[in-house]
Amino acid sequence: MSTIKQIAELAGVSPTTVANVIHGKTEKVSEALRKKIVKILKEEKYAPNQGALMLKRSRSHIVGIILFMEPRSGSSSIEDPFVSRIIGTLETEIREAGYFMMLRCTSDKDEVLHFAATWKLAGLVILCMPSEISSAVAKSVASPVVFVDCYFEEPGSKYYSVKLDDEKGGFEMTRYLLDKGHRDIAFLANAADFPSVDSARYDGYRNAFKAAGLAIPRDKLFILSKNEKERLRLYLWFAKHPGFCTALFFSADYYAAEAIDCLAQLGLKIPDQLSIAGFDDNLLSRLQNPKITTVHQDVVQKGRLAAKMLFTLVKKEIPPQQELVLPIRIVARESVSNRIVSS
Amino acid sequence: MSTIKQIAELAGVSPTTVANVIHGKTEKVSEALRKKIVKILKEEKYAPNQGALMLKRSRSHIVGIILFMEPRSGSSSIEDPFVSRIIGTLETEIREAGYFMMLRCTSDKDEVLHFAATWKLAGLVILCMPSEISSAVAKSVASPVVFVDCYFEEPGSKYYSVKLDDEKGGFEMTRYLLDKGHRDIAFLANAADFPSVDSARYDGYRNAFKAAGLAIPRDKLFILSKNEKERLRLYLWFAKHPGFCTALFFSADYYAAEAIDCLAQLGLKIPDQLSIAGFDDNLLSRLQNPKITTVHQDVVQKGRLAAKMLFTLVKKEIPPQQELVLPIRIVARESVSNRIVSS
DNA sequence: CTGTTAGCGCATTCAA
DNA sequence: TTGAATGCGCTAACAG
Repeated sequence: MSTIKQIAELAGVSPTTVANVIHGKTEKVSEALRKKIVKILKEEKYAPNQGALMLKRSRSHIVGIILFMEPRSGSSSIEDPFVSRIIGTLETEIREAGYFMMLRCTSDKDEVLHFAATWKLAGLVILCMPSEISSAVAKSVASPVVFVDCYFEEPGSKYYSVKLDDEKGGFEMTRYLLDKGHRDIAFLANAADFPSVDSARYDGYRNAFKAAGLAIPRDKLFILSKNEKERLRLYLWFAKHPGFCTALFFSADYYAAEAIDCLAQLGLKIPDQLSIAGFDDNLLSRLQNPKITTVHQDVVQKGRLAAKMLFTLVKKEIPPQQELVLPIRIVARESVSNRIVSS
Repeated sequence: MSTIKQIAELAGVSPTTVANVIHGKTEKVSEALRKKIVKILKEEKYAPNQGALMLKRSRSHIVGIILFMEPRSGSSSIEDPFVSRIIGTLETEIREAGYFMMLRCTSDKDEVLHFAATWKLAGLVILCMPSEISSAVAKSVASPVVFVDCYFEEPGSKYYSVKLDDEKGGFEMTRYLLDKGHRDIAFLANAADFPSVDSARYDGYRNAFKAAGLAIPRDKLFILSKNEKERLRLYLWFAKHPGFCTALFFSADYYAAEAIDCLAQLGLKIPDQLSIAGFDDNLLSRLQNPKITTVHQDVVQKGRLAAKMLFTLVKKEIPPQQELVLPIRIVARESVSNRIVSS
């Protein structure tokens, strides 16, 4: 409500003096005056006009968070517990650093650029963007950017990013399933054709077969539809073709939970008749019954490191690493069992 | 990057002309010139400086979302699927209305006021705030505010709000449990001493007993700790005192799911040995096994109506209603069974 | 149809 | 130790 000018008037001094007090330039203001002004500032609940600050500094105190939204689907991924968890963590970090957080769901590169430009963003965190878009954004945005769980088209180009050892996650889980005797293992993901979290996990899946001296499956990759009904139809298909696979490896707990739910309704016994593995280790995998055997990742850590990296860049410093790759570990729960070898 | 001034220079016209084109004042600019300027605008990817706009209009295009955070807990409630769902809905509505969304978790009234003032917020949506804080905020904030799931201390004062028929939800579920033969029903919530979502549901709980001609239970209200371990201890206590209650009615699916998980681990059969009911009807209640019998609410609708109400206020119009109370309905699933009467 | 100008609130430089 | 002046980008009233 009140401006520096008004505060100055109340205190009977010039705006500059008030500004000096606000910015802690104690050597420029007498102690008595300083106290008086501080008191008025509090009474008036002075809050700087961020618009004026933006104008003055050509930079805002806003960190933008971009959440990928499937084009035309209209619904964002924020309901996935993994996503909401990382957003919660980022909010905390951003707030504690004295910044503000703007959240925006989009799948349009130009919208991201416009967003960053119009708000003169201090920084940008981009979550789970497909490579085509993230590469393009990285090149043309003026603010520092940290990518989380993004992959890029050009293998050489390195952007500041925090991700997971997705390949290893895919590898270890597949090895775990192989160790349990499974040989016909389906891999189910959103997309695996271009560089992405899912394609890396799928690479791991194939490498595990190779490392075990087994032929790499050619007909076991399934792309999950964005449409829930179509996904349910796919799960149903597995139920009807019990010989095709003995284990399903989902690239996200969200879908693993959905599948368990659907298949259990059909009377299928999990894991006895079909083993199911997930990826992420969130709320769902712990609460689902049977509890989901999954690949664990530390989401809070991921969010914290991304924020730390971003604020290093905001300070115009160079982060020690361009790319942080967080470890994974297998969490064996109940949804995977030994393959019953019928002989 | 580029400003109106720079665009004007490129086009060889004055800034006003460019501004007129931007604002669609076609009657003030010749068609040929308009096209030329529009082309340059696109090429340069002109994005207005929102700081300058804020300064000029004394108002931003930002809608602030306040999420209540337990003091000292540090963790927000964003991980509750109910909360992330409504945030996702609000994001969509705000974006489609041409606004931007800032998210902030806090439990401090002054922080909310400072936040609204410093950003000259176009509007504010306040989620699930305790009455003491929401009443205070409502009085002193300059921007239009819509409260979602908030209750107020003064019974007379009405603010713009969207909520649920919480009392009825508590009533209907309790009646449902009574119909199933349960008499010893615990009510478990975050807080029920001051006006809140939980206290209203608790009122419904008590009214159902009264309506059934039964004595209102005096020792069956349990306040859930913010600390997970303490909550688990409470669930354990119920397992150890099977005679005390035959049904637990939780004020949120989140906790109901947590309890089912915990109690199932102890070998308790749900619902055979203990019936459990929830409130919200989200992801968890559908995926949990057994599926949770719960009170359904339409979260997407809630978010949409809150946004609609807010933008009505932003346009300085008067919403048709000050308080929207959305209906509930019981969703009977699997976690509640008939009480086995031992005779 | 087109251009000039003042002022929104703030930080900062320079002058007193 | 304090104050006056400037300019950041934009809008809108006004002048041409």
